[in-house]
Formats: sequence, C-alpha cells, structure tokens
Amino acid sequence: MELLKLSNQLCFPLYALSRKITGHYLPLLDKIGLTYPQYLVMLVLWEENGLSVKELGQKLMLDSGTLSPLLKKMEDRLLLTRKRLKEDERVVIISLTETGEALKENASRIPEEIKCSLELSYQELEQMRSLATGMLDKLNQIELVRSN
Amino acid sequence: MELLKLSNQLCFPLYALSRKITGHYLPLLDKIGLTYPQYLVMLVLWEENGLSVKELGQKLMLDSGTLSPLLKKMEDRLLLTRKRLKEDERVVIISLTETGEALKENASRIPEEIKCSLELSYQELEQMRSLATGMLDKLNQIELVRSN
DNA sequence: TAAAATTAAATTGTATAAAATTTAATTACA
DNA sequence: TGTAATTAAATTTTATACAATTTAATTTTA
Repeated sequence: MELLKLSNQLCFPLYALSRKITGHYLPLLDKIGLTYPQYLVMLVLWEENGLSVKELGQKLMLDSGTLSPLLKKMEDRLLLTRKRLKEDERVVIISLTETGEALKENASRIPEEIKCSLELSYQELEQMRSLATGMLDKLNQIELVRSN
Repeated sequence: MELLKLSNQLCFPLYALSRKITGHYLPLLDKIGLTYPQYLVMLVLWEENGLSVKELGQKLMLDSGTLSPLLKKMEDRLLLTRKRLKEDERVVIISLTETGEALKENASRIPEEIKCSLELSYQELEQMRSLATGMLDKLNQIELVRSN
C-alpha cells in the first residue's frame, strides 16, 4: 500500500472532519456571539465555574498562549471576569458573569441543532464520539508516561 | 442527559484529537522542514503534480485565503513553482521542483513513525480512518445537495 | 458584441494554535 | 534564609483558517 497517499492517512480525514464540523457550528454560534473555542470555554464554565486558566487549559488541552487573549476578549464582552487569587497571585480565576450564565439558555438548543445540521445517525455520532474520546485518553496517558 | 456537557460533545474530542495527532507529526515534519498543512500539500502533489490552486483546495478542503500564502512560502523554499495557465490566466498551476520531488524520499518513513508514536492499534487507527472518511464524505455530499 | 455575471486567486481582517520567552510569584533546599 | 528551581500567565512570533472583499480574466447573454 502506498503509505504517502492522502486517502491512506488517518491524520487528514480527522483534520478535515474537525474543521468541517466546526463549520457547522459557526452559524449557530454566530447567533449568540461566540466563536467555536469560546463556546468550548463556556461549556466548561457552565459545568464548573471559577476555574483557573491552567485548569481550563487542561480540560480543553489549550495553553495560555491561546487562552489568554481569548479570555481577555470574553472579559471585554462581559461574559466572564478574570481575578487573581489572593493566596497565590500567579493564579487567575475565571468566573462567569450573570450575562455569561444567562447565555447558557440561548445555547441550550445548539446540540440538537448541530445533530440535525450534520444529518448523521445517532449510531455514527456516538461511535465517533466514543472512539475519539478513547483515543484522546490514550494519547494523554502516553504523554503522562513520557513526561515522567 | 446534560447535552451542554463537554464530555457529551462530539465536536470537542474530535477537535482535541485532531490537534493532538498533529502535535505528534510536528517533530517528524520538523526534520524535513514542513509544517503540517504544508505536508498535506506535498502528499497531494506527490500523488498528482501540476494541480491548480483550486484543485488543491478541493482535495484539502482549504480555500485560497489559506493556500495562497502557504504556497508562496513553499515557493520561497524552492519546493514548488507557481505558474499561470496560458489558456486561462486566472488559473495558477502548482508544480513540484526537483527538490520538492526529492523530499518524498525523506518523508517515506513518516507514516510508520507516526503509527509508532501514537501507540494505537492498527484496528483502532483503521476504524477511525474509515469512520472519519465516511463522515467526511457524507458531509461533503450534504454541502453539494444544499448548494443546489 | 458590449455589459453583466461568473470564476480563480490574492488580499484583508479577525481569530485561533502553539512554541519559546518573559515576568512575577511561590516553593524548595543547601 | 537567601538563592535556585518551579510554577502560572502573559507576551511574542510564526503559521494557519476562513469570511469577505478585491482584482483580473473569462463566459454568458441580452
């Protein structure tokens, strides 16, 4: 088999599919004024408010270089606040404002709308979700092992 | 089920996994002086040389806003040439140079090295590849239908 | 056939990503 | 206890993504 063929790569369909699905989110997220990574930040904060930048970064697998400017923009839009922790001034705690909390209501229909927009079966979506989650966990595990 | 939980999203593991796997390519691609999207461009051109920017964009699902500057950088590195087609001056044809062709040799071990680096089973990789490819095809099909 | 519509790239503007460096704060330990 | 090491964010730099606009070339069609 020709290993350097695009169609034989794992990386490419994953990369293209991820961008494609993000594309399906855009018109929906536009309505509530969020970008896709900003939406992911909100998902995390709606679940658990008051996380540090580091904790957010761990959950989303993004570093401060990505999160810092993004969170600043979201602060400007009054979705959240950034406050340094008194006990350790290095730590910045991100908390939702009322506006940010309230946005959850407006976002509540997005998961169903996406499922509809994608026109993929529940089986297919669930199979992909569990496969991707499993692979992600394994790769994160490898990183842990290699860094020790 | 709480639909707005990060762990219940399809989008997130896919997005994170895609970035994670790209991350595994970086040290390998660094050795041959390519970025990840540049590697994808080379994969396409190694298979079929002399494509237009549009054709490259269709295969990689990237638009000219992404490809134009990227291709210019690759031209500067003498990996490829950009020439306007005589019959239709709007079309720019991308052709590998000898340097670009020769780079294929240096890239030949990357697929195996990646497989090794990922430490995932062949079954898992193949299942993901075929699932992702299938979903991608369906989504592209939807786009075609919706645009007509 | 000349103006209108279409097409292909390039450009512009905004928003990520991520490596590397810097800054400030905290902790460890000789 | 004071310096070294570590840690958390922010900043800087480079490189995508992609929507929207512009430019130039080609086709369509009234």
